[in-house]
Amino acid sequence: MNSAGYLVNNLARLLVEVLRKRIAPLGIVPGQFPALLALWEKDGLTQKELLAMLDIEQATLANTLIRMERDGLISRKEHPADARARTIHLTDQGRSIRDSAYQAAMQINEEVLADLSEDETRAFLSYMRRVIGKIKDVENS
Amino acid sequence: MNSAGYLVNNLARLLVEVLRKRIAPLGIVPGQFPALLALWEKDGLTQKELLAMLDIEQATLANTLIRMERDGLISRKEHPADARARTIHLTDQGRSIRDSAYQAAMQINEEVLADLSEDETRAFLSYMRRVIGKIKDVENS
DNA sequence: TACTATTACATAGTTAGCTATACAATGCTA
DNA sequence: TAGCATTGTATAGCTAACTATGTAATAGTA
Repeated sequence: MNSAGYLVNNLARLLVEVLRKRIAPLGIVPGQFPALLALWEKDGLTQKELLAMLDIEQATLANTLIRMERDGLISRKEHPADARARTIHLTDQGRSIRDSAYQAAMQINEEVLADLSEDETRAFLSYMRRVIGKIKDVENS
Repeated sequence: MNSAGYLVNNLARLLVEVLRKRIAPLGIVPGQFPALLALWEKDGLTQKELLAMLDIEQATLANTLIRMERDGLISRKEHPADARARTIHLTDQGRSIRDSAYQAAMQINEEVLADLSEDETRAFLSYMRRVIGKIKDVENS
């Protein structure tokens, strides 16, 4: 029960649930966060372009976008040049929650890392990046 | 995209998928792992007793047990003293994969942590435990 | 002893991830 | 230019997590 895998999984679930509670008032859920971050950066992307900015599978994104549309966060327009594609646009609502959402996420980060010093936090993030990198090249071998 | 939350989530998903591939030949899936670990330790538990050993919700376990039964890993008997409860027993198959499953899990741990020194690994695990502890008491306040 | 509260487990419904596959539009090539 | 391959997105079906709620059995109490 103390393996890295177990701990990472446990930690991830706890963090998602904290995030879920904090952003519920904004009318969004954790799975929408990465897509929103990308769209706040650049609106009007196609699904493919958005996908390239995220670390999830195409089918996962397609379903997330359906829920975001249902929830009034985005709308989609036909692509001017390619009838297969649609461009994705934040609604007023999707745009309006930006600052509060950033706030909530940063707040959580701060709170949960409060017991680690700056150096420890830096090390922690760097270990995660290194392990992620390692897995990705273990997988492609 | 580099927040602790994002990294933890990403890492957890990557690890689960690695585990999924490695244990597929054994006829088990990642969600069954914690329950199996507990049952390999002690067979014949009730759902409630098993639940107490795991960090998931009761409903999640109930569904996992249904799939484990379906997959021939466990069987359930009526509890001798309490008709509401049932005792959970590994089948021969559930018992037989124990060593290979442990092996696979340890192997993955080793591989993905290979780029961290022993000290770094220790620190990494300890940071995760500290953050988990912090979240749990942030939540209860 | 008859209610009522509690307990053990199951079920419903949701999110969010995955793989595999379908489908229509586009692009390339003989 | 007709036909095939590729691409962009959607859908189906699965696991695994969550909360909320149902149900039957047990336990506690007036």
